[in-house]
Amino acid sequence: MIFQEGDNGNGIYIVETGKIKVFKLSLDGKEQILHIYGPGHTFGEVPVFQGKSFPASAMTLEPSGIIFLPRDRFVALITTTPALGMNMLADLSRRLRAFTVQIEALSLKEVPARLAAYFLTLSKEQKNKKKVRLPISKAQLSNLIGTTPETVSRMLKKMSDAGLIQVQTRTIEILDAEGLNELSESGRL
Amino acid sequence: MIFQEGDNGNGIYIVETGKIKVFKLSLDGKEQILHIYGPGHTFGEVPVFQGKSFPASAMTLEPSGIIFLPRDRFVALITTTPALGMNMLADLSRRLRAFTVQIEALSLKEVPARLAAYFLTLSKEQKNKKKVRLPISKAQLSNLIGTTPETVSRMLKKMSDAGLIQVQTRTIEILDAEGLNELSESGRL
DNA sequence: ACAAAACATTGATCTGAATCAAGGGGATCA
DNA sequence: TGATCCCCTTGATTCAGATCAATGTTTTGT
Repeated sequence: MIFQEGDNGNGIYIVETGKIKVFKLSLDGKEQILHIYGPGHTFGEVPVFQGKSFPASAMTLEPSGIIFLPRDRFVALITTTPALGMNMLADLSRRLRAFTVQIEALSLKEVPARLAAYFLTLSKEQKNKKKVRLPISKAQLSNLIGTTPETVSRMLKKMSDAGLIQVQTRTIEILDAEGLNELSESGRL
Repeated sequence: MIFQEGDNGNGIYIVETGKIKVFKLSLDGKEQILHIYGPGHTFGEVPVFQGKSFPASAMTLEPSGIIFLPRDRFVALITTTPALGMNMLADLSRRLRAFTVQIEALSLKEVPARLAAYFLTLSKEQKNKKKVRLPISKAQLSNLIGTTPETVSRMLKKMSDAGLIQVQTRTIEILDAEGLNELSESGRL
């Protein structure tokens, strides 16, 4: 566990190796993942810029190397290097954009559409566009898209039956990218 | 309509008078409101910092005065006035924080909890803490908290029956702030 | 003050997904 | 290489909230 929602933030974190999740927990233990970060990503900036506590918790998903940069050194860097400030504005804007997509998914789309969108995103990020390796377990995936492992399991089966994908443990073969895209935009199964 | 999702952004907007909503639409016409802005707020920055299209649409909720500040003049201001850049970082951070709350609400809380949280937020913002005036219609409220007008109507009745509030058209009288707070955190009705 | 339009309520029904409850497979350790 | 643990799947059931359909109530403009 790197930090918890409500803790005070006194610097930013940089992922060197591994993978971390930023998430919220409900009182009854349900989890919603907000971001997953890998090497090169920074996180934990919000309290530095907006002087309050962390809005969410952060935890490693696997053994990871994380660099901590204290607030004053980070602020000094930003104020002396204007380009860094602009990069930071761009990075926060990117996250705002990502959040609008996530809110849209949770509010306006059903689980099969969210799953399809996730596979298409992975496909864009990875080299092999047709065979996508899941970077996280299906349980974590369900927490990311706002559902349960049971539902993920059932929907994967339906997507298989519909000829859209083929599931091999942790690898998803994309059989019908066009169909997946349609499903991600509005579709039913 | 001020701009639409997908349009190219070439400057930022400042609300002078009135009220605007930033929102997403689904293909079948359902709406999810992301922000509501009033006098003094700025919006539409994301494409300026991150060189792409608007992630959502913006529209007035009532007759409003909006100032448009073109990208190059805004960027010039930011680069010559370091404090302005820091303010912008703080503002984007505030929005990120607000989005985490919204995602948490949509994913981990039920409609009565979201309604209760909304009334408590209003109560904190307004002078009269016990009698809160809804700044938007109940239809817009349902789009803000991710539900339908019918469900809002039913839940308001349940909250009335439970003695938490009293509804007078557009005014909500808070009868039991403690109970509302409990409901907003986890509760059932 | 009135008509028209926009907004809000209420009831009946439907449905997507959560939950509860067992089993079945794969990964990881000694 | 086997045993333990964790993860995943499958089935039966429940439930919150959406949808459909009608009626009622405020607000707005003339």
